[in-house]
Amino acid sequence: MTTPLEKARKDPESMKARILDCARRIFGQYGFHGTTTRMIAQAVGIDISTLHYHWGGKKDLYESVVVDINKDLRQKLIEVEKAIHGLPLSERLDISIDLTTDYLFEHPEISNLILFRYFGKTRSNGNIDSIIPEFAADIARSMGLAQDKKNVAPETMMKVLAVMNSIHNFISGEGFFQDMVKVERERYIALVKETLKFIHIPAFTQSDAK
Amino acid sequence: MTTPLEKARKDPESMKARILDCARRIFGQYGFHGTTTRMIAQAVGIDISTLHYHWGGKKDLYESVVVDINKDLRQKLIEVEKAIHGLPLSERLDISIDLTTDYLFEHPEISNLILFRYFGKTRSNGNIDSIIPEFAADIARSMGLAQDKKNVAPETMMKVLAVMNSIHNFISGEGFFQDMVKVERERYIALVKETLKFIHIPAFTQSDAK
DNA sequence: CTGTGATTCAATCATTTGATGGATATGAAA
DNA sequence: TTTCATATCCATCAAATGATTGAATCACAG
Repeated sequence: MTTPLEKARKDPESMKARILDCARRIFGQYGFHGTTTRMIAQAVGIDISTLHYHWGGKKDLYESVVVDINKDLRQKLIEVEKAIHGLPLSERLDISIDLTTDYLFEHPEISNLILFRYFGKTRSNGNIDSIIPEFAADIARSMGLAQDKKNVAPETMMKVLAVMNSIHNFISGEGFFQDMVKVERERYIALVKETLKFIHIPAFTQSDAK
Repeated sequence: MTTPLEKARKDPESMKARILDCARRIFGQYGFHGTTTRMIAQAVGIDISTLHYHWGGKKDLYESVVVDINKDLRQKLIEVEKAIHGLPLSERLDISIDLTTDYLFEHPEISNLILFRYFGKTRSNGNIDSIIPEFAADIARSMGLAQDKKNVAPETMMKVLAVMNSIHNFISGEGFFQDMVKVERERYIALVKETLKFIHIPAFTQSDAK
Protein backbone atom coordinates (compact mmCIF):
# COMPACT_ATOMS: atom_id res chain seq x y z
CA MET A 1 0.00 0.00 0.00
CA THR A 2 1.26 3.47 -0.79
CA THR A 3 1.24 6.25 1.76
CA PRO A 4 0.27 9.77 0.66
CA LEU A 5 3.92 10.70 0.93
CA GLU A 6 5.06 7.95 -1.41
CA LYS A 7 2.37 8.95 -3.84
CA ALA A 8 3.55 12.55 -3.75
CA ARG A 9 7.16 11.59 -4.36
CA LYS A 10 6.20 9.43 -7.31
CA ASP A 11 4.64 12.27 -9.31
CA PRO A 12 6.35 15.60 -8.60
CA GLU A 13 3.70 17.47 -10.58
CA SER A 14 0.81 16.17 -8.49
CA MET A 15 -1.01 18.53 -6.21
CA LYS A 16 0.14 16.48 -3.23
CA ALA A 17 3.77 16.98 -4.24
CA ARG A 18 3.37 20.67 -4.98
CA ILE A 19 1.85 21.24 -1.56
CA LEU A 20 4.58 19.21 0.11
CA ASP A 21 7.30 21.24 -1.61
CA CYS A 22 5.88 24.58 -0.56
CA ALA A 23 5.22 23.28 2.93
CA ARG A 24 8.85 22.19 3.27
CA ARG A 25 10.08 25.61 2.32
CA ILE A 26 7.69 27.59 4.47
CA PHE A 27 7.79 25.37 7.57
CA GLY A 28 11.57 25.58 7.23
CA GLN A 29 11.55 29.36 7.18
CA TYR A 30 9.00 30.07 9.88
CA GLY A 31 8.76 26.91 11.93
CA PHE A 32 5.57 25.10 12.85
CA HIS A 33 3.85 27.87 14.78
CA GLY A 34 5.13 30.61 12.50
CA THR A 35 3.53 28.97 9.49
CA THR A 36 -0.18 29.14 8.70
CA THR A 37 -2.02 26.81 6.39
CA ARG A 38 -3.05 29.91 4.48
CA MET A 39 0.58 30.84 3.81
CA ILE A 40 1.21 27.42 2.32
CA ALA A 41 -2.01 27.41 0.30
CA GLN A 42 -1.22 30.83 -1.09
CA ALA A 43 2.30 29.75 -2.06
CA VAL A 44 0.85 26.79 -3.95
CA GLY A 45 -1.91 28.95 -5.40
CA ILE A 46 -4.81 26.91 -4.06
CA ASP A 47 -7.55 27.16 -1.46
CA ILE A 48 -6.91 26.05 2.11
CA SER A 49 -9.58 23.42 1.87
CA THR A 50 -7.73 21.78 -1.01
CA LEU A 51 -4.71 21.55 1.23
CA HIS A 52 -6.79 19.92 3.94
CA TYR A 53 -8.28 17.56 1.38
CA HIS A 54 -4.85 16.23 0.44
CA TRP A 55 -2.97 16.26 3.71
CA GLY A 56 -5.58 16.15 6.45
CA GLY A 57 -4.43 19.01 8.63
CA LYS A 58 -1.56 21.26 9.50
CA LYS A 59 0.01 18.81 11.91
CA ASP A 60 -0.29 15.88 9.52
CA LEU A 61 1.28 17.92 6.74
CA TYR A 62 4.10 19.02 9.03
CA GLU A 63 4.87 15.48 10.07
CA SER A 64 4.90 14.39 6.44
CA VAL A 65 7.37 17.16 5.72
CA VAL A 66 9.65 16.01 8.53
CA VAL A 67 9.55 12.42 7.35
CA ASP A 68 10.20 13.64 3.81
CA ILE A 69 13.29 15.65 4.64
CA ASN A 70 14.66 12.86 6.79
CA LYS A 71 14.23 10.54 3.84
CA ASP A 72 16.07 12.92 1.52
CA LEU A 73 18.88 13.45 3.96
CA ARG A 74 19.30 9.74 4.56
CA GLN A 75 19.46 9.17 0.81
CA LYS A 76 22.17 11.79 0.46
CA LEU A 77 24.19 10.39 3.35
CA ILE A 78 24.20 6.96 1.73
CA GLU A 79 25.41 8.59 -1.47
CA VAL A 80 28.21 10.40 0.37
CA GLU A 81 29.19 7.24 2.17
CA LYS A 82 29.69 5.48 -1.17
CA ALA A 83 31.81 8.34 -2.51
CA ILE A 84 34.26 8.27 0.40
CA HIS A 85 34.46 4.53 0.96
CA GLY A 86 38.00 3.32 1.45
CA LEU A 87 39.70 6.72 1.48
CA PRO A 88 41.89 7.96 4.34
CA LEU A 89 40.10 9.85 7.11
CA SER A 90 41.18 13.37 6.24
CA GLU A 91 40.01 12.90 2.66
CA ARG A 92 36.77 11.35 3.83
CA LEU A 93 36.11 14.44 5.91
CA ASP A 94 37.14 16.80 3.13
CA ILE A 95 34.88 15.21 0.56
CA SER A 96 31.99 14.68 2.97
CA ILE A 97 32.01 18.35 3.87
CA ASP A 98 32.07 19.41 0.22
CA LEU A 99 29.27 17.11 -0.87
CA THR A 100 27.04 17.62 2.12
CA THR A 101 27.48 21.37 2.13
CA ASP A 102 26.71 21.70 -1.57
CA TYR A 103 23.64 19.55 -1.21
CA LEU A 104 22.27 21.40 1.78
CA PHE A 105 22.85 24.82 0.23
CA GLU A 106 20.60 23.62 -2.57
CA HIS A 107 17.99 22.42 -0.06
CA PRO A 108 18.34 24.77 2.90
CA GLU A 109 14.91 23.84 4.20
CA ILE A 110 16.40 20.55 5.32
CA SER A 111 18.84 22.26 7.65
CA ASN A 112 16.21 24.75 8.70
CA LEU A 113 13.72 22.11 9.69
CA ILE A 114 16.24 19.93 11.46
CA LEU A 115 17.50 22.80 13.58
CA PHE A 116 13.94 23.83 14.38
CA ARG A 117 13.28 20.37 15.67
CA TYR A 118 16.44 20.29 17.74
CA PHE A 119 16.07 23.64 19.39
CA GLY A 120 12.42 24.53 19.44
CA LYS A 121 9.47 23.06 21.23
CA THR A 122 6.08 22.58 19.66
CA ARG A 123 3.22 23.11 22.05
CA SER A 124 2.04 19.58 21.38
CA ASN A 125 5.03 17.41 20.70
CA GLY A 126 5.25 13.93 19.37
CA ASN A 127 8.67 12.62 18.50
CA ILE A 128 8.96 11.58 14.88
CA ASP A 129 12.71 11.96 14.65
CA SER A 130 13.63 8.61 16.08
CA ILE A 131 15.63 8.24 12.90
CA ILE A 132 18.14 10.98 13.73
CA PRO A 133 20.19 8.94 16.23
CA GLU A 134 20.46 6.34 13.50
CA PHE A 135 21.89 8.96 11.13
CA ALA A 136 24.50 9.87 13.68
CA ALA A 137 25.37 6.24 14.26
CA ASP A 138 25.66 5.67 10.51
CA ILE A 139 28.02 8.58 10.13
CA ALA A 140 30.09 7.43 13.09
CA ARG A 141 30.53 4.05 11.47
CA SER A 142 31.29 5.43 8.02
CA MET A 143 33.92 7.73 9.51
CA GLY A 144 35.54 4.79 11.22
CA LEU A 145 34.69 6.08 14.69
CA ALA A 146 32.52 3.11 15.59
CA GLN A 147 32.50 -0.56 14.65
CA ASP A 148 28.79 -1.19 14.34
CA LYS A 149 25.67 0.94 14.38
CA LYS A 150 24.67 -0.40 17.75
CA ASN A 151 26.61 0.67 20.79
CA VAL A 152 28.14 3.90 19.58
CA ALA A 153 29.97 5.49 22.49
CA PRO A 154 28.46 8.75 23.82
CA GLU A 155 31.74 10.55 23.13
CA THR A 156 31.59 9.49 19.50
CA MET A 157 27.95 10.42 19.16
CA MET A 158 28.71 13.89 20.48
CA LYS A 159 31.53 14.40 18.01
CA VAL A 160 29.35 13.42 15.10
CA LEU A 161 26.61 15.73 16.33
CA ALA A 162 29.11 18.57 16.52
CA VAL A 163 30.05 18.07 12.88
CA MET A 164 26.47 17.70 11.63
CA ASN A 165 25.28 20.72 13.55
CA SER A 166 28.07 23.00 12.46
CA ILE A 167 27.14 22.32 8.86
CA HIS A 168 23.44 22.91 9.43
CA ASN A 169 24.26 26.11 11.31
CA PHE A 170 26.04 27.76 8.42
CA ILE A 171 23.40 26.68 5.92
CA SER A 172 20.42 27.69 7.97
CA GLY A 173 21.97 30.87 9.30
CA GLU A 174 23.06 32.00 5.86
CA GLY A 175 20.89 35.10 5.89
CA PHE A 176 22.26 36.23 9.20
CA PHE A 177 25.90 35.24 8.83
CA GLN A 178 26.36 36.22 5.22
CA ASP A 179 25.22 39.69 6.10
CA MET A 180 27.59 39.65 9.06
CA VAL A 181 30.72 38.88 7.05
CA LYS A 182 29.50 40.99 4.13
CA VAL A 183 30.32 38.74 1.20
CA GLU A 184 28.41 37.44 -1.80
CA ARG A 185 26.73 34.05 -1.83
CA GLU A 186 29.41 32.15 -3.75
CA ARG A 187 32.09 33.51 -1.46
CA TYR A 188 30.01 32.63 1.57
CA ILE A 189 29.64 29.05 0.46
CA ALA A 190 33.38 28.80 -0.08
CA LEU A 191 34.00 30.32 3.34
CA VAL A 192 31.67 27.80 4.95
CA LYS A 193 33.54 24.85 3.47
CA GLU A 194 36.88 26.35 4.36
CA THR A 195 35.83 27.04 7.92
CA LEU A 196 34.29 23.61 8.45
CA LYS A 197 37.47 21.95 7.26
CA PHE A 198 39.61 24.24 9.36
CA ILE A 199 37.62 23.33 12.45
CA HIS A 200 37.01 19.63 12.00
CA ILE A 201 39.86 18.03 10.10
CA PRO A 202 42.62 18.77 12.66
CA ALA A 203 40.49 17.41 15.51
CA PHE A 204 39.80 14.04 13.92
CA THR A 205 43.13 13.50 12.16
CA GLN A 206 45.05 14.38 15.32
CA SER A 207 43.14 11.90 17.43
CA ASP A 208 43.62 9.40 14.62
CA ALA A 209 47.40 9.73 14.85
CA LYS A 210 47.44 9.24 18.60
CA MET B 1 16.24 58.62 31.72
CA THR B 2 15.64 54.97 32.57
CA THR B 3 14.13 52.61 30.05
CA PRO B 4 11.58 50.01 31.22
CA LEU B 5 14.28 47.40 30.82
CA GLU B 6 16.74 49.19 33.09
CA LYS B 7 14.01 49.65 35.63
CA ALA B 8 13.24 45.94 35.54
CA ARG B 9 16.87 44.97 35.97
CA LYS B 10 17.26 47.28 38.95
CA ASP B 11 14.61 45.57 41.07
CA PRO B 12 14.44 41.82 40.35
CA GLU B 13 11.29 41.46 42.45
CA SER B 14 9.33 44.04 40.48
CA MET B 15 6.48 42.89 38.30
CA LYS B 16 8.35 44.15 35.23
CA ALA B 17 11.30 41.92 36.11
CA ARG B 18 9.17 38.89 36.90
CA ILE B 19 7.41 39.19 33.57
CA LEU B 20 10.71 39.63 31.73
CA ASP B 21 12.15 36.51 33.36
CA CYS B 22 9.24 34.30 32.41
CA ALA B 23 9.13 35.80 28.94
CA ARG B 24 12.82 34.97 28.44
CA ARG B 25 12.23 31.38 29.37
CA ILE B 26 9.09 30.84 27.34
CA PHE B 27 10.12 32.76 24.23
CA GLY B 28 13.32 30.71 24.40
CA GLN B 29 11.45 27.44 24.51
CA TYR B 30 8.75 28.09 21.94
CA GLY B 31 10.02 30.99 19.85
CA PHE B 32 8.09 34.13 19.05
CA HIS B 33 5.15 32.60 17.23
CA GLY B 34 5.01 29.54 19.48
CA THR B 35 4.56 31.72 22.54
CA THR B 36 1.29 33.36 23.50
CA THR B 37 0.93 36.28 25.86
CA ARG B 38 -1.40 34.07 27.87
CA MET B 39 1.35 31.48 28.37
CA ILE B 40 3.65 34.14 29.79
CA ALA B 41 0.95 35.69 31.96
CA GLN B 42 0.04 32.29 33.36
CA ALA B 43 3.68 31.53 34.15
CA VAL B 44 3.95 34.79 36.07
CA GLY B 45 0.57 34.22 37.66
CA ILE B 46 -1.02 37.43 36.45
CA ASP B 47 -3.66 38.60 34.00
CA ILE B 48 -2.75 39.31 30.36
CA SER B 49 -3.78 42.92 30.72
CA THR B 50 -1.22 43.42 33.48
CA LEU B 51 1.42 42.17 31.08
CA HIS B 52 0.28 44.65 28.47
CA TYR B 53 0.25 47.39 31.07
CA HIS B 54 3.94 46.88 31.80
CA TRP B 55 5.41 45.94 28.44
CA GLY B 56 3.05 47.31 25.82
CA GLY B 57 2.56 44.30 23.63
CA LYS B 58 3.91 40.93 22.65
CA LYS B 59 6.37 42.33 20.14
CA ASP B 60 7.66 45.00 22.51
CA LEU B 61 8.17 42.43 25.23
CA TYR B 62 9.97 40.11 22.85
CA GLU B 63 12.34 42.83 21.73
CA SER B 64 13.07 43.73 25.32
CA VAL B 65 13.87 40.09 25.98
CA VAL B 66 16.30 40.00 23.08
CA VAL B 67 18.04 43.16 24.22
CA ASP B 68 18.14 41.76 27.74
CA ILE B 69 19.80 38.47 26.83
CA ASN B 70 22.30 40.25 24.58
CA LYS B 71 23.18 42.46 27.53
CA ASP B 72 23.67 39.45 29.80
CA LEU B 73 25.77 37.61 27.27
CA ARG B 74 27.93 40.64 26.62
CA GLN B 75 28.49 41.02 30.35
CA LYS B 76 29.56 37.40 30.64
CA LEU B 77 31.91 37.64 27.68
CA ILE B 78 33.68 40.60 29.25
CA GLU B 79 34.04 38.56 32.43
CA VAL B 80 35.49 35.61 30.53
CA GLU B 81 37.84 37.88 28.64
CA LYS B 82 39.27 39.12 31.93
CA ALA B 83 39.75 35.59 33.21
CA ILE B 84 41.79 34.47 30.23
CA HIS B 85 43.80 37.61 29.61
CA GLY B 86 47.46 36.91 28.97
CA LEU B 87 47.25 33.12 28.94
CA PRO B 88 48.42 31.00 26.00
CA LEU B 89 45.84 30.27 23.32
CA SER B 90 45.07 26.67 24.17
CA GLU B 91 44.41 27.61 27.79
CA ARG B 92 42.32 30.59 26.73
CA LEU B 93 40.16 28.24 24.72
CA ASP B 94 39.99 25.67 27.47
CA ILE B 95 38.90 28.13 30.11
CA SER B 96 36.56 30.05 27.80
CA ILE B 97 34.75 26.85 26.94
CA ASP B 98 34.41 25.87 30.59
CA LEU B 99 33.16 29.24 31.77
CA THR B 100 30.85 29.93 28.87
CA THR B 101 29.38 26.45 28.88
CA ASP B 102 28.69 26.51 32.62
CA TYR B 103 27.06 29.91 32.34
CA LEU B 104 24.85 29.00 29.42
CA PHE B 105 23.73 25.73 30.98
CA GLU B 106 22.47 27.87 33.85
CA HIS B 107 20.71 30.21 31.43
CA PRO B 108 19.75 28.03 28.49
CA GLU B 109 17.18 30.55 27.30
CA ILE B 110 20.06 32.69 26.09
CA SER B 111 21.24 30.02 23.69
CA ASN B 112 17.68 29.17 22.77
CA LEU B 113 16.78 32.69 21.83
CA ILE B 114 19.97 33.36 19.94
CA LEU B 115 19.55 30.26 17.81
CA PHE B 116 15.92 31.11 17.18
CA ARG B 117 16.98 34.49 15.86
CA TYR B 118 19.70 32.99 13.66
CA PHE B 119 17.64 30.28 12.06
CA GLY B 120 14.02 31.31 12.16
CA LYS B 121 12.12 34.07 10.47
CA THR B 122 9.47 36.14 12.17
CA ARG B 123 6.62 37.10 9.91
CA SER B 124 7.33 40.75 10.57
CA ASN B 125 11.04 41.16 11.12
CA GLY B 126 13.04 44.03 12.39
CA ASN B 127 16.68 43.43 13.12
CA ILE B 128 17.61 44.20 16.70
CA ASP B 129 20.70 42.02 16.79
CA SER B 130 23.10 44.52 15.31
CA ILE B 131 25.14 43.80 18.41
CA ILE B 132 25.94 40.20 17.52
CA PRO B 133 28.65 40.98 14.93
CA GLU B 134 30.26 43.08 17.62
CA PHE B 135 30.31 40.08 19.97
CA ALA B 136 32.04 38.02 17.33
CA ALA B 137 34.56 40.75 16.69
CA ASP B 138 35.22 41.07 20.43
CA ILE B 139 35.84 37.38 20.75
CA ALA B 140 38.10 37.37 17.72
CA ARG B 141 40.22 40.07 19.30
CA SER B 142 40.31 38.45 22.71
CA MET B 143 41.41 35.17 21.16
CA GLY B 144 44.22 36.95 19.37
CA LEU B 145 42.71 36.28 15.94
CA ALA B 146 42.26 39.95 15.09
CA GLN B 147 44.08 43.12 16.00
CA ASP B 148 41.22 45.52 16.44
CA LYS B 149 37.44 45.22 16.54
CA LYS B 150 37.08 46.91 13.19
CA ASN B 151 38.14 45.05 10.06
CA VAL B 152 37.95 41.49 11.27
CA ALA B 153 38.62 39.22 8.30
CA PRO B 154 35.65 37.15 7.05
CA GLU B 155 37.63 33.96 7.62
CA THR B 156 38.17 34.92 11.25
CA MET B 157 34.55 35.91 11.74
CA MET B 158 33.44 32.54 10.43
CA LYS B 159 35.73 30.66 12.79
CA VAL B 160 34.43 32.56 15.76
CA LEU B 161 30.86 31.92 14.65
CA ALA B 162 31.63 28.22 14.40
CA VAL B 163 32.82 28.17 18.00
CA MET B 164 29.94 30.23 19.38
CA ASN B 165 27.36 28.22 17.53
CA SER B 166 28.71 24.85 18.53
CA ILE B 167 28.37 25.87 22.16
CA HIS B 168 24.83 27.16 21.75
CA ASN B 169 23.89 24.01 19.87
CA PHE B 170 24.74 21.67 22.70
CA ILE B 171 23.06 23.90 25.30
CA SER B 172 19.91 24.51 23.36
CA GLY B 173 19.63 20.98 22.01
CA GLU B 174 20.14 19.43 25.42
CA GLY B 175 16.72 17.81 25.49
CA PHE B 176 17.23 16.19 22.14
CA PHE B 177 20.89 15.25 22.38
CA GLN B 178 20.94 14.13 25.98
CA ASP B 179 18.20 11.69 25.17
CA MET B 180 20.17 10.58 22.13
CA VAL B 181 23.33 9.68 24.03
CA LYS B 182 21.34 8.41 27.01
CA VAL B 183 23.28 9.94 29.89
CA GLU B 184 22.40 11.99 32.95
CA ARG B 185 22.60 15.76 33.00
CA GLU B 186 25.95 16.07 34.79
CA ARG B 187 27.51 13.58 32.43
CA TYR B 188 26.02 15.40 29.46
CA ILE B 189 27.53 18.72 30.54
CA ALA B 190 30.92 17.06 30.95
CA LEU B 191 30.58 15.47 27.52
CA VAL B 192 29.73 18.82 25.97
CA LYS B 193 32.86 20.45 27.36
CA GLU B 194 34.99 17.50 26.36
CA THR B 195 33.60 17.46 22.83
CA LEU B 196 33.94 21.20 22.34
CA LYS B 197 37.57 21.06 23.40
CA PHE B 198 38.22 18.02 21.24
CA ILE B 199 36.84 19.83 18.21
CA HIS B 200 38.13 23.35 18.64
CA ILE B 201 41.47 23.31 20.42
CA PRO B 202 43.39 21.35 17.76
CA ALA B 203 42.11 23.61 15.00
CA PHE B 204 43.24 26.85 16.56
CA THR B 205 46.45 25.66 18.18
CA GLN B 206 47.58 23.95 14.99
CA SER B 207 47.08 27.09 12.93
CA ASP B 208 48.83 28.98 15.69
CA ALA B 209 51.92 26.83 15.39
CA LYS B 210 52.11 27.26 11.63
C1' DC C 1 -8.89 59.66 56.87
C1' DT C 2 -8.86 61.21 52.18
C1' DG C 3 -7.50 61.85 47.68
C1' DT C 4 -4.60 60.60 43.92
C1' DG C 5 -1.90 58.08 40.97
C1' DA C 6 -0.23 53.45 40.09
C1' DT C 7 -1.44 48.76 39.58
C1' DT C 8 -4.33 44.74 38.73
C1' DC C 9 -8.12 42.13 36.98
C1' DA C 10 -12.60 40.63 34.74
C1' DA C 11 -14.98 41.21 30.67
C1' DT C 12 -14.91 41.98 26.07
C1' DC C 13 -13.44 43.01 21.21
C1' DA C 14 -11.44 42.26 16.61
C1' DT C 15 -8.58 39.49 14.00
C1' DT C 16 -6.28 35.37 12.86
C1' DT C 17 -6.30 30.69 12.13
C1' DG C 18 -7.31 25.66 11.72
C1' DA C 19 -10.91 23.28 10.07
C1' DT C 20 -15.41 21.80 7.71
C1' DG C 21 -19.71 21.49 4.75
C1' DG C 22 -21.67 21.94 0.61
C1' DA C 23 -21.68 23.29 -4.19
C1' DT C 24 -19.35 22.81 -8.51
C1' DA C 25 -16.32 21.01 -12.02
C1' DT C 26 -13.85 17.28 -14.38
C1' DG C 27 -13.41 13.03 -16.33
C1' DA C 28 -13.77 8.05 -16.47
C1' DA C 29 -16.94 4.12 -16.43
C1' DA C 30 -21.38 2.01 -17.38
C1' DT D 1 -26.37 10.17 -21.35
C1' DT D 2 -26.13 8.97 -16.68
C1' DT D 3 -23.42 7.87 -12.70
C1' DC D 4 -19.91 8.25 -9.62
C1' DA D 5 -15.39 9.18 -7.63
C1' DT D 6 -11.96 12.76 -7.43
C1' DA D 7 -10.65 17.35 -6.92
C1' DT D 8 -11.29 22.21 -6.16
C1' DC D 9 -13.26 26.37 -4.30
C1' DC D 10 -16.53 29.51 -1.62
C1' DA D 11 -18.62 30.49 2.58
C1' DT D 12 -18.53 29.83 7.15
C1' DC D 13 -17.57 28.14 11.88
C1' DA D 14 -15.33 27.75 16.46
C1' DA D 15 -11.37 28.35 18.94
C1' DA D 16 -7.24 30.86 19.85
C1' DT D 17 -4.98 35.06 20.34
C1' DG D 18 -3.36 39.97 20.79
C1' DA D 19 -5.22 43.82 22.58
C1' DT D 20 -8.31 47.30 25.10
C1' DT D 21 -11.63 49.24 28.42
C1' DG D 22 -13.39 50.35 32.69
C1' DA D 23 -13.96 49.18 37.32
C1' DA D 24 -11.80 47.69 41.51
C1' DT D 25 -7.82 47.69 44.53
C1' DC D 26 -3.59 49.20 46.50
C1' DA D 27 0.11 52.44 48.20
C1' DC D 28 0.93 56.31 50.35
C1' DA D 29 1.52 61.51 50.63
C1' DG D 30 -0.97 65.16 52.63
